[in-house]
Amino acid sequence: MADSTYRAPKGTRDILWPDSARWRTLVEVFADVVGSAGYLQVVPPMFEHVEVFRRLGDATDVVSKEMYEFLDKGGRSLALRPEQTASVVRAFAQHRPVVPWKVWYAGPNFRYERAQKGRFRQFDQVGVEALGPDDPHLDAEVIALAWRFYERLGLRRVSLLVNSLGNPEDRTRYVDALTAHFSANADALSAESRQTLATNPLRLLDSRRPEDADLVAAAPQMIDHLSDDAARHFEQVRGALDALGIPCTVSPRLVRGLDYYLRTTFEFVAEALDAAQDAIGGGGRYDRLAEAMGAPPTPGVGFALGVDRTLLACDAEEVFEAPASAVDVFVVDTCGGDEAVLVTDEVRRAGLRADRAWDDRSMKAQMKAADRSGAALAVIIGEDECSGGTATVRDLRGDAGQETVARTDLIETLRTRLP
RNA sequence: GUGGCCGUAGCUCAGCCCGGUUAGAGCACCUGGUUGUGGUCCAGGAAGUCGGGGGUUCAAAUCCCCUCGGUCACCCCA
Repeated sequence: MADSTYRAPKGTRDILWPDSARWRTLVEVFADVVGSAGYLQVVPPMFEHVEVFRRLGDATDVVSKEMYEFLDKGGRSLALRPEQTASVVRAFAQHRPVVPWKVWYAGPNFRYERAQKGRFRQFDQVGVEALGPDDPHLDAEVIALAWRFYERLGLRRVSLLVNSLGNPEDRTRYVDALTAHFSANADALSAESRQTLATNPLRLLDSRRPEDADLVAAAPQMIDHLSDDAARHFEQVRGALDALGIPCTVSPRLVRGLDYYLRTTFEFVAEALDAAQDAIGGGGRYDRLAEAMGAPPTPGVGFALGVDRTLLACDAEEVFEAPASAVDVFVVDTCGGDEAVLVTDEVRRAGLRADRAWDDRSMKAQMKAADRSGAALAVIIGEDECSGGTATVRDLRGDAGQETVARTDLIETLRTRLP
């Protein structure tokens, strides 16, 4: 075991092949799904002025306890992004693109917390943000994109929870009602939850502590505190989802971890995972965030999906498997390797993936390497082929045997024999 | 931030409780098994600061303390 200096820092890790291949494919699938809806990629910086993230709310742990903050050499107070919505909205406020502005992103975020399964200090998310329209159909589009993405991966056991936190006034009234409810029964709450009550009463609805369960179950419901306007919006969102055939469960106690959400909120839960990491994605409306960052008042809605947890869910459902091989063809050359240089280049230029053996090893060793590479075919160049201007193509996966062909016919032979 | 469990070859682990000759196994890796051919089999080989530091002891992988790391749960969140 190496010195801990030369290990990836706590809460981080290296993604090696084949996981890295699967990782990249996931992002490609995501880009394809949201690209089909006209979403454009945005690549924000990985750090921002710390105030950008403070806009997310000081009462959230993500901001108050988990941010990687630092001063740069110019004395600027910066923070690694704990999520990307804030950066995207900041970019919106900075560039003032015409609305609707529909964008997607993929990349790492950073939160200083204890690592565990499905939770890392550097973790990747893919997501979309749509700014401009207040239209409930946009909420439904955004939700549907995530849903279609999961479908494309092959996930079957994802459920969608939705809720509405109402307009700002509704939300305030609800928080008051919640505070009254819990304060009246504060003795029954766990000590930690009493603390939460003082700082962020909404969060109590998320408590997993058994001693809080009864009180949480008896708590007033947001759904009863919605204004007509917010209720109508929520109804239309659900109506559109229903029309799209996307099943959702209204979850009156669904509150999201970031304070900027208003009105529609939603979460995707992987039924195949344990509760500690089953929230594989979530999002909602944040209609006040843009103006908080200096833009004209602009509604917005979006989601972020955790790449790691989504892949955990894929593992649990045994879908979206990693590729079996990195190459199609493996070149074996026992007459010095000069031919291998040319043949691999030719095969690669023909659009096939090719690797070869090194260090002029024995045929046995090279064939072993060919087998291990996962390639479907080996191209063998020995003494006979060298002098005869031929190459032998051998099937490594089935029982199709081998044949020796003219070098000029090699590519065509490979193409014919590859699956 | 709190708590449980764990840390011996690249990987999975045995050995630790009852300190004592050159620290083992399987998988993976390398070389062979004569006349160019992998996937099975056989033989051999290479590979370990026993996470790190300190302590107890004639002697520590083994006992004690600290520390770092991993893992799981809580918290929180993706």
